[in-house]
Amino acid sequence: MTPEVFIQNQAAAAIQSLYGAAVNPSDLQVQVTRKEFEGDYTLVVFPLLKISHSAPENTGNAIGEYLVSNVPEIQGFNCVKGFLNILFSDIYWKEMLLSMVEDADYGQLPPTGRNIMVEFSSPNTNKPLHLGHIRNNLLGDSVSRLLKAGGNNVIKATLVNDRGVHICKSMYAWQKCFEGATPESTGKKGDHLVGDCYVAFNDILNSEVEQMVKEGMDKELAKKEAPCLKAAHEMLVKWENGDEAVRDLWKTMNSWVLKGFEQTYDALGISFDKVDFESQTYLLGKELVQKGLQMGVFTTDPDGSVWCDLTGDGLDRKLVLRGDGTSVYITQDLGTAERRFSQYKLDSHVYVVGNEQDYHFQVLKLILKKLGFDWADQIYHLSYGMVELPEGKMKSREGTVVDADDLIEKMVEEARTTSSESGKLADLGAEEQEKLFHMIGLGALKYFIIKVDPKKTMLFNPKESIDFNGNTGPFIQYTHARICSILRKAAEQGISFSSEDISQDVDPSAKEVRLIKLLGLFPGKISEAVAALSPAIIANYSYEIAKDFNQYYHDTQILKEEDQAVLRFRLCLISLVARVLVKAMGILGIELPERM
RNA sequence: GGUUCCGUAGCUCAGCUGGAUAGAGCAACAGCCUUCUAAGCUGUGGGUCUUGGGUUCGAAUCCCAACGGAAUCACCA
Repeated sequence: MTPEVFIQNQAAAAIQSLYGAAVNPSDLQVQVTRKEFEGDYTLVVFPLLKISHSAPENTGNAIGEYLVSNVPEIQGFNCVKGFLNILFSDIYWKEMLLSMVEDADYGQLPPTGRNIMVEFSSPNTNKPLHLGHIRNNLLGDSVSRLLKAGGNNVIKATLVNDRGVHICKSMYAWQKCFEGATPESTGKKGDHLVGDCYVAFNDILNSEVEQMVKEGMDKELAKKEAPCLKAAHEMLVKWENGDEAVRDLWKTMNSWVLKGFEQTYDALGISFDKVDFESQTYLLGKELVQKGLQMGVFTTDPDGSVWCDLTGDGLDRKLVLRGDGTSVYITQDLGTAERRFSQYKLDSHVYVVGNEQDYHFQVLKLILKKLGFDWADQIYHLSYGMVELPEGKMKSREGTVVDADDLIEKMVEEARTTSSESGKLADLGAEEQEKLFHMIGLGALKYFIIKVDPKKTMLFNPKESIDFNGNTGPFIQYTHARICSILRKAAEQGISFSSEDISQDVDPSAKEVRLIKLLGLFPGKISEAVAALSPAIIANYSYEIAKDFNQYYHDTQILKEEDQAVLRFRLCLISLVARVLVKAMGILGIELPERM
């Protein structure tokens, strides 16, 4: 039972006894007492004035006195205006700490039995990953870990968009300008090579358009009529008809890109349980169209195209099948959703997709609902904002796109420099050092991205590299390394400790009580974060703990304590801090080093 | 124009199921390495929580409106 609930119950009993009124314990407002007041938790008494018919202070004092004399765990109280600050006894805090220390899985919520699929990343195979994808990948990965910590069975899925005009454009440009070039021959990562092709295609397009305009054609028309565009479309048709040469090139180039992506995912520490390829799923959903027609949910236009009328729901008409019988984006999304829910017996499905598709998901859910699928309500679009640069959006045309691989390398390099300056790792082997630099560089990057509320547009300034000081990943990593160092030193001195040391005759100091209180909030933070699908909550909470610990560390000479019982109590406490940090950062996919 | 989202310190962000004097970090300034790690700690300055109404004991938080910014409203994905 959390302290809040404990107080709610006891206070409800007090009110019953004092005023003869029955109140629902969960209606009582209990919060952590603000730092500047004395007390652990605070009961807000304003709402109770109707019951007590007396002044706020009188009501608070009456309840406080009742609690102190009837509840052994409650040691004292004070009432400021309408705020009843309640003080728990040291025994209560020690028992709470003990229960946390003895729970080997502390921070893991009990199983819910729910199957949840999280789809994220879902890249196009015509260019390398950039900063926007990083936000998607990190959010998706940490939401998956978060849901797992929340007790759910999680399936991480991605749908690789390996088919369409975009890849044909890269293929066309490769034939025109890069014929014969391979990742091996150029020494380039496959996704970057194909990305170069895509850029080259746009160059070809621009010069063709320029030429056509010069010859007197309207610019807009030229943009549609350019020969290279037609060639790319021709390739797409050939692809759909199974033309062998086109299919072979397509396979080859996709394999280059996928291999490149694999490296980036590895660097980010991301993996998937299920990888779908659009080339294999793009025909799904057509039976659903038939079903919808039978149900009268869809209607056919004279040209044969099929539509879903959503005007009654305040939206527009939505096309679900073209006049020529081919499907559109939403058709296959309907189909894949249906297949996934039945195949994996999903209770819920989270899609991590940018907020530019808010409308799409609104429509998707609505159509599924109309088709009679109750699970449509269990689809969550985790919509995230764009990552912008100081001068605005990233534009490939202006070369302002922040490449994922470059950024990762830059972060690792930054960690290398900072670390070398401090010289603390000089005794480690080169390989071990590199591992640490990677851990720290990525810790900084991941924390930087994840600590921001997903739905907000966030800003990244490439000129000021991501910080390693303050509210950052490395700060938390550093805190952990410090704790490990203390525990190492203690072990060297032959000091051992166990959970029994908590029940010793040691009273925690005020700072220790604050730490215990903070650690005790962890499970609640996880539930909150699961409900909001926001790992940012865990990130900011972790920072609070790390900061609190650093302050505690600063004015407590932990190992200098003479009294062995006190010393071991402290070690118990800080090892729990380390465990909670590891678990919390594990939810974000950030590793914590033992030294740095 | 319709719909959705955002607006908090010079900058980047927390806080938002209503509660006490709105918090961190960065940047600026002043201190602290004879100590278990200074990637740290302590202090100073910095705010009309975009604006205006409403709800009530009480609003950054909830409701309405205005202003500013973003996204979207394709036989693209």
